[in-house]
Amino acid sequence: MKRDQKRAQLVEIAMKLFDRYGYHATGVDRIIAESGIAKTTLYRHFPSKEDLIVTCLAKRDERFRDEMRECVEATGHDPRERLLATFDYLQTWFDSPAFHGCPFVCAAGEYCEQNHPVFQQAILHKRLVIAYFEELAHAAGFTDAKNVAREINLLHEGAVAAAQVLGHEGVAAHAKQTARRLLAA
Amino acid sequence: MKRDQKRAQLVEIAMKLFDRYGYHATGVDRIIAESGIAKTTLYRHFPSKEDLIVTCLAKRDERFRDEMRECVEATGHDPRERLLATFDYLQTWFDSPAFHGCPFVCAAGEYCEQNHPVFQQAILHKRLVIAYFEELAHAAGFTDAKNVAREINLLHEGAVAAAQVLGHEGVAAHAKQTARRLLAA
DNA sequence: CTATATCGATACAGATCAGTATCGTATAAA
DNA sequence: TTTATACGATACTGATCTGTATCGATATAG
Repeated sequence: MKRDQKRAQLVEIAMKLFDRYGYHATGVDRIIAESGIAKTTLYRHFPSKEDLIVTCLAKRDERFRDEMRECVEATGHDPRERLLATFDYLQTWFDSPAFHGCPFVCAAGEYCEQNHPVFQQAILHKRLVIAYFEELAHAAGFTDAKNVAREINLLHEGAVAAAQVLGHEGVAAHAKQTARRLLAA
Repeated sequence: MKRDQKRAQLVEIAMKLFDRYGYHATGVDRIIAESGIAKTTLYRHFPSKEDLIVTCLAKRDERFRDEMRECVEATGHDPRERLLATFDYLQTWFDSPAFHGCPFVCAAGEYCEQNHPVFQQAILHKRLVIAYFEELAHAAGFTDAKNVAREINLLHEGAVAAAQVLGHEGVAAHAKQTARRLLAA
């Protein structure tokens, strides 16, 4: 296994564990135990656990937005339906067994100092997602695309929190329907 | 200081620290240091840290819903405005310096096993809040009060998450305006 | 005054935490 | 074959974690 593969595997295992058990509750020892990679190797790739967390979040952000884009692209060309298709991606996310709430909101909850790199990574992710919503809203002909994007984001975040605590049964579909009515109003 | 006062103070200090630093990151040693109460005394009142957390969340839930009720009662008698007034309470919460996201969502993120007492406490809180929304929606004459309550909840949760990560500037007001448009549609 | 209960202070146990130091090994390019 | 690089295994450090054990002080009720 190449060096880059080991690094990638560390990130992959760490992401899974951080999602499942949280950031403070997941020790470095557990990450190396489940990945079968020596602790020394981990610290050759990442100077600290904090650095590993930030790397994991950056990877999550990249993957999240890529997959959401794919879901939107697969929807078709109706610009309003494309905006609403973001909720379909939410549903597939909720239905996956690995779903335990938004990793970025959880991370922001555990590292809630404004200047903390982990918190900053959460901010960055949310901004990028909203920017994508705005892009879709603009394409759908909304003159107040910024405002529409913020509303869609409200429903997204609400759906994630509701699915996390109360269960994912039809939450995304309900949020999508709510968004549809909102866009029509 | 009486026994009950000490217990109450422990809960108060612990709530503040859990909110600010998270649940795993807040050690028992810190709680006793900031409260000036001996560790033995803490463990005479609470059999474990987990038990203290659950007690804190129960107290938070009680206070949260009481204060939200007060805010609604102070609004007047227009039933629809009373439903929308729940967003005004959100804004006062966001503006308080102690706001660091929803304590229940954060707790659910750190203890995300379904059967864990902490997670169960989060579920209970969310159900009670939604039940209150439904009560207000019913009073406002909505025949689909259950559905309206879920929609209001989506916007509430979304506003909390957005305020936590991206800042509280006008988030609640925006959510309120969105809710108003939604109810009119 | 005496009995009971609660308290604070301290030390401790045993586990786990993040991170480092050491050393022998495997691989691959030169 | 030599050299450089990354690796695993292990042991370790010093701090911190939850929780307990011990003991003397204090306060209150009968």
